[in-house]
Amino acid sequence: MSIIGFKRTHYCGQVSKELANQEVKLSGWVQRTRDLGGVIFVWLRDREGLVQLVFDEATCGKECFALGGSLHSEYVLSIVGDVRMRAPEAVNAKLPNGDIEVFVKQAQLLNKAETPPIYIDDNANENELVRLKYRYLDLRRPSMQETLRLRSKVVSAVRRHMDSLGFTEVETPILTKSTPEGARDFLVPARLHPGEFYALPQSPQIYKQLLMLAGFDRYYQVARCFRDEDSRADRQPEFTQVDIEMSFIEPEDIQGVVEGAFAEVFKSVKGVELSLPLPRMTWRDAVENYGSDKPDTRFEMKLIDISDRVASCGFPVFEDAVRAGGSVRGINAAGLGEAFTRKEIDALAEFAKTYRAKGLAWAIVNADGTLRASFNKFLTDELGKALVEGMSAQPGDALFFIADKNTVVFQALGELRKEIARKKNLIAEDQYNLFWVTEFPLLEYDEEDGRYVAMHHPFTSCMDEDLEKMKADPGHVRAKAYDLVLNGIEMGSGSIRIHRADAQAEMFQLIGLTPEEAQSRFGFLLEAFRYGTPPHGGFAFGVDRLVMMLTGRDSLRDVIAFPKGQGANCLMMQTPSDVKEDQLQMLHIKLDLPKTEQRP
RNA sequence: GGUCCGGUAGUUCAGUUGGUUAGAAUGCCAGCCUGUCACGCUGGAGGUCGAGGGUUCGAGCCCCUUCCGGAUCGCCA
Repeated sequence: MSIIGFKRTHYCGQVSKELANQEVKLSGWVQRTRDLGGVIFVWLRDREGLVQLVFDEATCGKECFALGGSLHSEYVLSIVGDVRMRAPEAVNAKLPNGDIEVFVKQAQLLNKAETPPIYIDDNANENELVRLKYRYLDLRRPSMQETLRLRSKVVSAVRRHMDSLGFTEVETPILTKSTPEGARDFLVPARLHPGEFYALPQSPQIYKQLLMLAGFDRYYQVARCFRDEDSRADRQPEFTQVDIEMSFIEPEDIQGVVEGAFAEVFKSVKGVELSLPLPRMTWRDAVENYGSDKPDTRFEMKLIDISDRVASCGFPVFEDAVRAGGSVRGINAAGLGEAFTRKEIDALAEFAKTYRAKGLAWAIVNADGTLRASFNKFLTDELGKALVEGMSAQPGDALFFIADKNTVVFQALGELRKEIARKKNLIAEDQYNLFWVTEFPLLEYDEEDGRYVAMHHPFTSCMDEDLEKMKADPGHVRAKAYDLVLNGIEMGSGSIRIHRADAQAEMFQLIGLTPEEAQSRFGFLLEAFRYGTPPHGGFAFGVDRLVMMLTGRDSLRDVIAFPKGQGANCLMMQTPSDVKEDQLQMLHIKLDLPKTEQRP
């Protein structure tokens, strides 16, 4: 079928009253037909929107009229017609161009369509299973089109910014080397090297450091990254990040570049002017006040440490936690004393337990300043007073406490704080709290492995003033590492890297890599570092998450054209899939699958 | 690896204490209709109640197993 004679002159959604009495040629999909017998109305849709076509036998002739009557949803159609103003009483105020319509003169059916399994309509609410199976139809929805176009604008704004600052975009390999630390790698068998494997990159980390060594000075890449870990609404097994690295810089330099990129993005896609430089918060303050290294600061309800006040208060749960070296901390849901039903409070306690809290203590401040609490039995006047004072509580406030070891207290209370804010609508929509969290610890202790592991990655350098603690007190060494946080979501992270071979070797030793292991995994890096590596550092931020925030979606699947599901699978293409036996043979791979139980 | 939610017509859902032939809306098909715009009217088709097993006189409903989708804890340098 040729489109000669029907070559498009306008997009459907762009046909407006300015084109009245002109001829237009349109192509698109049939959204809906209304056949009134003597006249047929058809909504034609393309990427820009809808326009109403009119098939009128007197205008288009018998054959074309018959064609109009045979149209169904999602048929592909080209037409030639005249734009006409509608009569005032026939205007459809719900369509942007509802004041005009196109009288069809000629029409050509380019393709029929089976009845689609999902509606091409943003108001429809299909199960995600169906949407993902027919993703190509799902993507026809205006909202999906809009999201992916916004995504394209985001990437384009970033590129514009980076290019203007003299950054060079360099592509790094997808087939790379498995790394011992960090997330699980996706592995790719190497046919030419039986028994050996490539790994898909978790990030281009080492390559970009080598590019600094190579003298590129300013590198960036819109890089696809892969991690073989369990999915979440905000975690996909493959994702896109903007990866940046610079030489001869301090943290402020790279932060300035990243801030500028975000400002460019917010300005061009949201019309929002960010105030630069962005605020800074130390990691310690973030955790102490919000119980999280990526706090949502759109509402208050900060964590308050009351350990000292309750160390010998008579309530065993509190006393024991303090005695065991943990803490008792609380949050004050100000003014919400009457806002919770008993059932809701129980639900909050259950919520806290999912984060390994043993329980949730709560107290409501009465009008006279006394408390009624979950621990009434242990509630002395003295304890009540200490809690009210410690929490700066007023009559009508609701107080929640968790007593445990610090890691549990911070996480559970930090999450509880967000849960209460969500449940009680304390979060201002359309607010963008974007800021830096700085001075991350260099290492954290892994109880399971009984060793320190790098909190960011093992190429991160420590803060100069903490250098002397490296040997004696590695747990308290701060790193030149920084995260960018938006409304409680980690947008990205970066650091100043180690650039000297001896310091890098020392770091590997600290995290328990033997010199032999370090040599076999990173020997090339240690060797490279001997050839004049400049001081350097960088940052990487997730494009998917940024677009998710900018579009107000709550799943990454909504901002990725062809996303994976929770099982890292694709319902549309049925991936992953098995392969032919000879493919495995060629790779010298024998499968050793658990036997499926034979049921009687 | 754990916990929780869901799976009934193409789609979105309802389905009472376990009880006759599993319903509604929408979509789909046919017919009628010259100003509709969620067009309307008349008629019609459409179901392995995710799958397997069990309990029962009888299962969409109860029990067990399993598959699929989602949320989440662990995990995610």
